[in-house]
Amino acid sequence: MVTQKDVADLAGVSFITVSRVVNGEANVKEETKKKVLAAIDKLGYAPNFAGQVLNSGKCNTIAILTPIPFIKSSRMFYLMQVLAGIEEMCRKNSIDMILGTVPEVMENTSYDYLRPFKQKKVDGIIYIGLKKIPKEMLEELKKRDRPCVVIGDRPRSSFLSWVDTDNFNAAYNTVQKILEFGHRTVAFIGLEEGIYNENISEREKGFIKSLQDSGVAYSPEDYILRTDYDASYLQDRIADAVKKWKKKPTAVFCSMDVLVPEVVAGFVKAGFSVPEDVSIVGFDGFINDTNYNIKVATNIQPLKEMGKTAAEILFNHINGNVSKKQTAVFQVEFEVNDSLRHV
Amino acid sequence: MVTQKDVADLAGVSFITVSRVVNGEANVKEETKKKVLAAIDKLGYAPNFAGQVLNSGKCNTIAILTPIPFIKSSRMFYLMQVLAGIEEMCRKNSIDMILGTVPEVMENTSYDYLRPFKQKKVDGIIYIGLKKIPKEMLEELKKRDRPCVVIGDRPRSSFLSWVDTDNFNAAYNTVQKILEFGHRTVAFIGLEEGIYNENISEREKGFIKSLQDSGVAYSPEDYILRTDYDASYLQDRIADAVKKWKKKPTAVFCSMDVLVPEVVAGFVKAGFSVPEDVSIVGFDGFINDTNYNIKVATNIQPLKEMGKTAAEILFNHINGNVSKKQTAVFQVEFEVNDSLRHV
DNA sequence: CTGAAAGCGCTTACAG
DNA sequence: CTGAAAGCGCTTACAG
Repeated sequence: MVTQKDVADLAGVSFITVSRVVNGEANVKEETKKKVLAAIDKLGYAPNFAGQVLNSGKCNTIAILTPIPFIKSSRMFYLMQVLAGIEEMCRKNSIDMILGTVPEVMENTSYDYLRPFKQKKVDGIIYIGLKKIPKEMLEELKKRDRPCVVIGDRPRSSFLSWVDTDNFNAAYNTVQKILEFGHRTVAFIGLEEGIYNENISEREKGFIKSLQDSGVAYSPEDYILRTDYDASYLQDRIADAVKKWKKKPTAVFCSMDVLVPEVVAGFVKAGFSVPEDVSIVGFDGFINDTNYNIKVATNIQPLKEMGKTAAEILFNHINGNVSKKQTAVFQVEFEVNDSLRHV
Repeated sequence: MVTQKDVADLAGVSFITVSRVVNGEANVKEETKKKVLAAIDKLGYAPNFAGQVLNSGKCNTIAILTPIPFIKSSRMFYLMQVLAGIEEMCRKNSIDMILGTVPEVMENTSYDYLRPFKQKKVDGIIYIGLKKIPKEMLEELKKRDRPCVVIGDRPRSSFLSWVDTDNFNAAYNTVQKILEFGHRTVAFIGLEEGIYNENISEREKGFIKSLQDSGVAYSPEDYILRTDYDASYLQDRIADAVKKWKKKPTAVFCSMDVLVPEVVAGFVKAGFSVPEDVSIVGFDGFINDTNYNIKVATNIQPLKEMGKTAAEILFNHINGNVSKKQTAVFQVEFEVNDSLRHV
């Protein structure tokens, strides 16, 4: 490979001068500079990454770590949009992104998702907070004292910065909107208690508070249905609920867009027309990017912006501009669509 | 940061011995080894990446380069599945993946998508062949003599290995299948001539040959409609065609699944029922992963397998096991679904 | 304005 | 079985 020495030989200077030219230092005679640049051009020299890293201690690489395989389509949109934001900032700063996934079940292979971090192959980490950050990762971060920013969760650790949406208020406002459309009986599709997801529980809290504040009667045990990420048994739950309900809901607030198709299927199976008999409101903003047969009223998170901000915060940490924990809360945009009807 | 020297001091040996233990060399006394391992464990030592790279010249990182932004949902499934396969191989070999995109329009920023490659920050590249490989990239590859494997295209350059599906035969067999279902007038939705995509043109050739071999009359100018990736004006094209057709097609073969919703919408608008009046067959295998309202007969590419094989080939090149161009052709699986009816 | 020296963390021969 | 020396490609003081 072509090194500074090769360039130096061709240009008839020392390799130190080459280094100066490469790094744009001022104290180089114009003529020398020209010779060096010509040699660089001729040989196609580019400074070797490893040499620079060893000196600076910075590798200009960050890791994007997700706790869910890329391929899970229900989460792909989320990941991709966040990634697009991160990438934009990385481009501007000539930073590269290493992509990693935390294994879902602990594999007994030699695979170590923290290896790049331990090896100092990355300057910092952006963790996609679709699941709680693993303990062993937390320990590594603490031990090696390198920065990490979490997107979509709000970890309490003092050394973790985060970026998140205002889920409580988004849900609160969504319910207000639903009420404006005349609905008085609203169901909520949430997550099983056992599943950790601060976002969804905030949305649930916002849902409840909003109904309370508006003096709308509700009984959580009846109108909050729970499921898992795959909505496995959700249709059955809906069938059961429909039998029990004395007052049938005229609107359903789904805590995640990915649940919408199953929710609609469940209600249709139970004899409802959607959205004629029951309005559907989602959360996330992905459903309308798929080929779903109805445009769904939903809450659109500024995921790309969140990715950008997360990257900015991380870069600040890496460059030592900011050492203490940073947080950013983003507002969500409600989008009325065909699935929300007046009652 | 903790270095070999720190470990050596604690264990009371030289840093060379530490290196030996870390690299699992045989000639270390068992007792010494224990002391060193204890020190490594206590200090949480992990070998610094940059030091190793400078020695070995290998950075155990590959770049995945795509000519389309991640976020383009029409291509997300493709990218993600390929990526999943690559990732699996990377895990096994402790290789990291840097993700990059070729800018769609030449930006006048300082962004250089080949920088990691020039800096020798990656040992090789996997290029997602959704567009033709850019000339400047080809030149860099040649100049720096480091390996590249293309997925989904078949570049002729002698230094580019590739992995692709057998598009011609897949299309050929698909048409045979359609004919088995009794159809005798079949339309094809292809790409505009100006758009480079060897795959799609192979599919078109397979379509034509299959009809010819079966002695089914066809007139390409009538039954091959063309569009761009976004299917922008496809509905208009269909409307025009419907007016001209003397014999209306009873089946439509879409060269890409992403076109299916627009094709169906176009035919429905023209008064057809789908699939009652016209069967629809796609290609790729993504459409059924979305919430589309009909299960579409389609051709499923083994994208994950292709990703794995591409990675394997690349690793072979990197490790010097194989120096000459390698290619692999994958067969496609036809999946009959609701959208293909007997006539 | 330019170059010789030292060092970043590691590995690879070479001695002993 | 273990260590001193040299070197991977670069940058950062230090001399001149």
